[in-house]
Amino acid sequence: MGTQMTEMLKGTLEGIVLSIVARRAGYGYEITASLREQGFVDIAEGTVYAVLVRIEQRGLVDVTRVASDKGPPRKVYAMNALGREELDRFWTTWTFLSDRLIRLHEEERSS
Amino acid sequence: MGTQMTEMLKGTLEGIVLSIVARRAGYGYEITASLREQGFVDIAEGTVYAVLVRIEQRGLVDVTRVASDKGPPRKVYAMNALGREELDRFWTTWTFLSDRLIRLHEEERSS
DNA sequence: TACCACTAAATAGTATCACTAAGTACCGCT
DNA sequence: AGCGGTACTTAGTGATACTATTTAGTGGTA
Repeated sequence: MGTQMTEMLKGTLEGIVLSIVARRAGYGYEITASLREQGFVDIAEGTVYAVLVRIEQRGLVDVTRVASDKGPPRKVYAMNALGREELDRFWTTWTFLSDRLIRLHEEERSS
Repeated sequence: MGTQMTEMLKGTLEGIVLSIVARRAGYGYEITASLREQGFVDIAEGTVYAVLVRIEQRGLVDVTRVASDKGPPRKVYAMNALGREELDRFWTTWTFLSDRLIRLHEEERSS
């Protein structure tokens, strides 16, 4: 993947995944597919699983093993209260950064 | 600084600095002050200088040493053609990511 | 049976980046 | 001489996404 997007995803990918899980509980393979549908075609599976392991270890999501008729058992991730707080903080941080970037972009164009 | 902002700045701080330099050539200490004025009060000096070293080594900026009557000589960074291209790519990448995050945020609120 | 495709998750090793913390250097003022 | 402000540098750390591979389960097919 392009280095630029790789670096930019640091710090945002976790929020993106949390946001997806917040809308609806899901498992890794499904979340990866969801990301691809949203345009993140180059995000590797392994990357998503690493994020999921991390948010699970931090207690931001609740995990349930569910049997599948199409393959190995799925680990379904559901948002909990702690994850909700983290996601709210994520949006606050992102909005702060985004506002400043928008301003910079506008100032750059008008100079 | 908060871990969240630290991680989110990865990949964007370089673009922010490039954007500042694009508007007007400047030196490290000045750019750091500019960042603080724009609300990035917690970005350490060392961090900014590291970015400047990097973009210089990548040939994205032209550097001139200018004597100062208030301290050591300044290294003034000015954007060049390569830096302009990189900055354009940065905005493209950021807009892509930002669009998707905005969509996620909206969908999250309306669900 | 043997092979392949798809589903599903995990892991070891690497590169990049921002941060902390400290240091060096130059100037004017008291 | 000492101090605060200006200005830049550097070594070491932690967090993150990436590459590449491995392991498992199911169903279809040559």
